[in-house]
Amino acid sequence: MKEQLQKQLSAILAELQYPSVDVNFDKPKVDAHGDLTTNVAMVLAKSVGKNPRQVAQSIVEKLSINDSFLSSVEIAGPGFINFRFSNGYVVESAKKILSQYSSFGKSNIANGKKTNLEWVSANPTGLLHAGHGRQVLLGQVIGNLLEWTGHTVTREYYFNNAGNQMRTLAESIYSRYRQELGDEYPFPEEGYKGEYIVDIAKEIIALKGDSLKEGDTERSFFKNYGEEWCFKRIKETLARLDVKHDVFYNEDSLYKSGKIAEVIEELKKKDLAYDSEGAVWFRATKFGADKDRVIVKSTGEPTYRLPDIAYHREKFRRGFDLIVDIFGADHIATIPDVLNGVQALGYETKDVKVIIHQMVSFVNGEEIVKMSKRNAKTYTLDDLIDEVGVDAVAYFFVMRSVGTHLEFDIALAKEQSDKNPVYYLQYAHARIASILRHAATDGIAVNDISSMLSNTDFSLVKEKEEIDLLKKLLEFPEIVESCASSFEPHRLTTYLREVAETFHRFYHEHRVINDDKQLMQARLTVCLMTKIVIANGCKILSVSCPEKM
RNA sequence: GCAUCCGUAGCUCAACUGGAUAGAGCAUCAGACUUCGAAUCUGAGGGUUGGGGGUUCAAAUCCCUCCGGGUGCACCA
Repeated sequence: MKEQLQKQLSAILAELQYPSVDVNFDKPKVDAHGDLTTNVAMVLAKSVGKNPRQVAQSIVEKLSINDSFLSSVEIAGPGFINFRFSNGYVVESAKKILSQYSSFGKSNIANGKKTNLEWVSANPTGLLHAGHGRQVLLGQVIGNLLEWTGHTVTREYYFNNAGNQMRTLAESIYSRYRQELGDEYPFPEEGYKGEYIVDIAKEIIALKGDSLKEGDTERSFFKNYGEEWCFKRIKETLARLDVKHDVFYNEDSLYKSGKIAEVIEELKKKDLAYDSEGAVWFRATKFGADKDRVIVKSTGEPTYRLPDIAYHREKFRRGFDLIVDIFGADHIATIPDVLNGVQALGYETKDVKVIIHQMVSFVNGEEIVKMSKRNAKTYTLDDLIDEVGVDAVAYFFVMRSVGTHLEFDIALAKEQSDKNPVYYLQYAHARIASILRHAATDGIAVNDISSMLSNTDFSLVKEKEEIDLLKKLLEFPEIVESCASSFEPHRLTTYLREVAETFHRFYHEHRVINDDKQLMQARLTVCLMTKIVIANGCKILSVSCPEKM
């Protein structure tokens, strides 16, 4: 539809000997402005030397309107050309919602593009805290969106079980181990103070008694036990949210395979790295940074930048066409280093999409919830799930744009009322399910799509609220595409709310269950279409949509 | 100080990336169930889009500049 209009308008521009410009369509905000609008007349006005409305007039005069598609074309405001679809066209288009059913909204615009999505990537030194939820769910939904638009997605978790953090973990556990055995033993300065460290120590005592007091000077038992313990918990938490990574990529493998050394060598060869003060430096200033960065410390240990660079190069080497990273705003400093490194090694940074999300704060109604790290009791993601449920967690964490701070209201999330946007959406779904159950007792085969398609008199779908609803439902594929291409899942939650709202309005104005069987069937198809869109949207969001509540 | 994100209704946030009268939800007030789920719907009030300049047919959106907030700024990750 859009394409046809676009073609026709471009042809008209040529015929009128106007300069050729891109013809863009927007969806007007206000219903009075129709279903599609274009601003070509205003774009052209200056170069043509006429006022925009005159330009619009000359275009519209040449336009041949097919009234099975369009019911009106109008010039409005400063020079917009507004198009309105005919009801018949809307209803006809909506049939595909039924026929495509659970794949309505899917597309293949990415054409199987090999995409690597890396997120969470928390080192196994502790549990996921509530704030991690934003990243966990953003990645989950973005991954789903990418798949719905035809990307082949590898979901990846990058971790490091070597370095400093793990040593600290081991020392922390060992210290608690000694303390639990009744010894006076100092706790490391920067140790992990969480309660879970004590739990781990107790488990080790139950398993090994005091036999590890001496001997394990490398603390390797403590390190390995702690790592496994933490990783198990992290994966369990992720599983509760239906998050599954395809690849767990160990930073250590980059060392073992010599990839780290290789990067240093190559950078030095290109004179993008040099030795100084006993360390190896990366010439970040060549790429616009304020100063050069250390990539290998004078102790011989690399800083985090080096493996990060090597890791990203490996992603390219593994054949990914698109590399998506999700980071919290607290890691923002690492991003330029990695991108510069990638560029230094000869890869295109445009193929790396870094999504940075802002931080989360938690409130419980009026009260601010503190999650201080110094405190032994951290509020974990598991705690949050226990408190508000999986669906609310999934929905709330993606409902705001990634660029703004997210205020997570725990009291609201667990409230089972109309204030809670998750319930509003799920209620619409459950309400439809209930109507369909009703219809089934009236002998209408709502589960038989082909019979619904062939036995329904679609010309009976003509009320304003029905047409509005169908138009809204038909936006779904575009919404999915735009959410995917902009990496902005929050638009989907906004959209689904509008769908629910538009449905409730229709429901309120028009009875579905009806003595007029033909009319009833027509309206049932509208309900069914709505249910499909809500269900598909919820699927992407990892939110369940119950048949009953 | 530098980098970066942000500032929109009383509160939490949208605004399709430059379009028309800046929109939702909550809160407040006034209405709607004998009937398919009232966990719903209808209506009302509420704004100098932090301030000031600029760019153009058109700015919440782009540029400059102040003000205010978040997050980073290690030979930690």
